[in-house]
Amino acid sequence: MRSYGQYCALAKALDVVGDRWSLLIVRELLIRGGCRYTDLRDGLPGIATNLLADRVRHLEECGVVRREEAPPPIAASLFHLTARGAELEAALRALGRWGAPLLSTAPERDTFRAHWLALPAAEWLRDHSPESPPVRLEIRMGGTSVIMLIGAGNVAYCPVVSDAPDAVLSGKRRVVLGLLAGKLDLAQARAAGLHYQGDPQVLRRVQPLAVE
Amino acid sequence: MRSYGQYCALAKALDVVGDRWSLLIVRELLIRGGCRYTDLRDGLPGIATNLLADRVRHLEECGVVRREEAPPPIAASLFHLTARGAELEAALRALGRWGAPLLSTAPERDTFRAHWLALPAAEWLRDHSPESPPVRLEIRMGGTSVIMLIGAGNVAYCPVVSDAPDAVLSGKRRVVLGLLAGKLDLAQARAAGLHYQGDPQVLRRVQPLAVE
DNA sequence: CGGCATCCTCTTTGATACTG
DNA sequence: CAGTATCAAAGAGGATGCCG
Repeated sequence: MRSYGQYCALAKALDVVGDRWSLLIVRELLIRGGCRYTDLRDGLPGIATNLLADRVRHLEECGVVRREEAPPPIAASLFHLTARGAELEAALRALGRWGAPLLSTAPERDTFRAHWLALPAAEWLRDHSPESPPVRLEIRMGGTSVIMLIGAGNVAYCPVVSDAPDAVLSGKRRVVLGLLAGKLDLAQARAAGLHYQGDPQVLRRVQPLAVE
Repeated sequence: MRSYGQYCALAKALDVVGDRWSLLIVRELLIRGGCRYTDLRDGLPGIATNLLADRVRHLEECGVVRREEAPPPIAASLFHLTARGAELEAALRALGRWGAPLLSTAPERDTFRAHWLALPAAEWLRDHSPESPPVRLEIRMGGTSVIMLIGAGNVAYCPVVSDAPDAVLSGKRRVVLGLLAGKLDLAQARAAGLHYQGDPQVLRRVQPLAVE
């Protein structure tokens, strides 16, 4: 993108991350950490592969993204955020909070990846038993899933591991989101088609107070 | 811009304000309040007039901007942020904070409008004498100026009024910014070409502690 | 003058195909 | 796997025209 050429902090930020797709690339790296090129592409449905290459290169030049060349065993290089890139988290969260109400009118055909829930879920959920041993909650929607690690007072994205999580939540977008955001309690969500298997304590441990 | 089509709060926010120029339009309205079309154009050097019309219309449709039709005496309609639009302030500030370090390497030919300083200045400066009567500080750089109103513990943008401010600060971008951001104290800034006229108390009242 | 709409050119995007 | 190459379509930027 051509620079705005304005001596203004916001315009300078947009010169770096204001291109189409750029902030979504940062979202992917912020949530998932190191990503291969194909991981990024899978997390950004709709992006053209040449654009992804262009954007990543630009973000690299601007000091937002760092490329880690393949350690010999693996045949893939990994992309990470730099420290400077990770500082975009506050701006990303603020924009996400602003955009969250728009999800209620989103068309059904929107693509979806469960790991996109990691940032909002970490805001909506609380670990109400910080002293208890950590547990893992899997959330499944629209064919994908994400595992959140709950422990030590935090709720965080958990890269996929092989053994079973302590509880699994699944259902339609609206219902899962309603439950996570505290607009529905478990009974209401179940009535609307939500499935919950596993340790009932897990949900109670993180559930926000039902509002309204 | 075409929608990302992603069921993600960040992507939905970008569907609304992710177009080129959109967030800068929000910046203008956030700082200056009601603006005529030509005020907007003047605050957005480089924008094509058809693009400005397109963007404003889109923001209106999305509930971010409200158009106030001309009250009979005046021959101009005014654009405002809606309440929902004003909620973008947190995201705007976060992006601006992230972009501020980039100003130190900005090319000299960047365009400039002093009112763009209003948001960062309100973050950098503090009213250390909230009980004193309010005073006005004018900041002049690059041919434009902005007046900040200091009082009641706040530092805020002040629409231009006719009578003289209590103090006037002027000089080159770097120096004024260095002083406002607390990287230079008054003596250092003066040595670097800063001019300060008027009540010396005004600057002392708001100046951040010199850092580093 | 304020608030656009039109026309034109140039750049960017999106979709697909192809390569080391 | 990690891109590059190609190309049609959409969007941006600049100039200018129009209308109350």
